[in-house]
Amino acid sequence: MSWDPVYRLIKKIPRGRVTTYGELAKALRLPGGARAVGYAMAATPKGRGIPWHRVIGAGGRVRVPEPHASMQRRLLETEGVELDGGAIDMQRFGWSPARKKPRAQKRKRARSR
DNA sequence: CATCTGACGACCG
DNA sequence: GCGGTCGCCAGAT
Repeated sequence: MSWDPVYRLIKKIPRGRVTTYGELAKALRLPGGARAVGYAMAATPKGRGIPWHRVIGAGGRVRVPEPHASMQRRLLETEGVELDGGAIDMQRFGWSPARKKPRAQKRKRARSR
């Protein structure tokens, strides 16, 4: 898979900070494709120096199966991230992924669900 | 080529 | 606040 850009972005996450699948997806030009990012995470080879535990779900909530959830929370706490009752304060620990191709224009789409 | 599934996200009741 | 549904993208069958 060509998830290199995803992994690379994740590696850039500063210690003590976290980001969400949605943010990553947006940064990778995959709006709504947060699932794809999640899929990439699932396929993320551990032991490659990829801080996968710094990637969380929207709202600062951990969207991970139990096995990894515990470890992830522990790792985050170790890095100084406060998991306030399981939810992380994105306003303080949320990290904005820098895009590789900054696009000044911000397209706004109307959703008529 | 048709369908299902999944470490997601937003909306609705 | 919780659970269910729909929409999104990519990979597997």
